[in-house]
Amino acid sequence: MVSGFPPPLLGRLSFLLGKLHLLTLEAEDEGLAQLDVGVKQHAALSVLVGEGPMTQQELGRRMGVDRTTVVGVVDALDERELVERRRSPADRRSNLLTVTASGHETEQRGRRLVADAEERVLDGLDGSDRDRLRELLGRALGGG
Amino acid sequence: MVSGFPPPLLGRLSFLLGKLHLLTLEAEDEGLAQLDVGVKQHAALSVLVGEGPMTQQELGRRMGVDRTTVVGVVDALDERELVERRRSPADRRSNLLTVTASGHETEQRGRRLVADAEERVLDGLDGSDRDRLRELLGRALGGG
DNA sequence: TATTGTTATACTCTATAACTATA
DNA sequence: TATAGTTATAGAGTATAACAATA
Repeated sequence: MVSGFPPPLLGRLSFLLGKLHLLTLEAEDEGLAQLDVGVKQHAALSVLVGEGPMTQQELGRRMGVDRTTVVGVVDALDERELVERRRSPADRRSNLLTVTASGHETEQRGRRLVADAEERVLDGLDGSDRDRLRELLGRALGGG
Repeated sequence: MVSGFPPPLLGRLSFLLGKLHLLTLEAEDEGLAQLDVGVKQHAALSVLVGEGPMTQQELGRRMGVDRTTVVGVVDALDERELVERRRSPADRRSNLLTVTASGHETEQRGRRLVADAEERVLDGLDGSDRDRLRELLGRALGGG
């Protein structure tokens, strides 16, 4: 598939990133569809699995989104019984989000599906170039 | 600048691309602010300068957006007298978009501002790594 | 008073449907 | 009938403001 976009756009970093971002999101969503979770939901699940129980506020901070946005994400995960909202005993204003057994399973399967989807998106690059792209993106973001 | 995002997110391609995309858009918009044009407007201007006069439909096709979206972009450029809508003599349904002298000037200045903004975003990478990142992104889009 | 989760609301971006004037 | 540009509208996504419970 030839991109077909004119040089003035292909030389623009925001355009390259935007297009590839869109393609990647679509591929990941398509892959996760069989688990009935979206990219955002699975990302939240992964953070909770990787970092342990935390409040909605804290989840939002780590994902870089507002706490009002977190409500909808957790609603979706809660409905599917992938996470539970437990009232924190220490501070009863906050919910301690905990991943259920089914949630752990979904997170693990999803991780594989996401990885497969990303490989399809990066079809035009060989293995070492894929690694290099990830490494460069991470370094550009500052964390490495 | 330490990213502060947890590993489960930093390993996700869509997350890396999404965050860097947002940072890049903001930087480009900030740079272009002194010319009073947005990224989308300047991108359209660049396509018109690079490819010559074309209809709004054609501009939309090349930019990968709907013709209804093009209306607003051209409105903004038209108001600032950077492009003109000329009724095509061959087919009077369509507008032949032509860049004004002021439009050419704005495009050229903007190109520099965009380049500077992108360098700031890619501050964490040296020159050859920046080139490599662009090359990999372009190849991922072109081949995949 | 300040904070957590929530809801209502608004804003941005983009697309679909429908209208007009041409073809 | 079909197409280019336009307008009205709707949808996704996210944020700000306000409220109840709790600190």
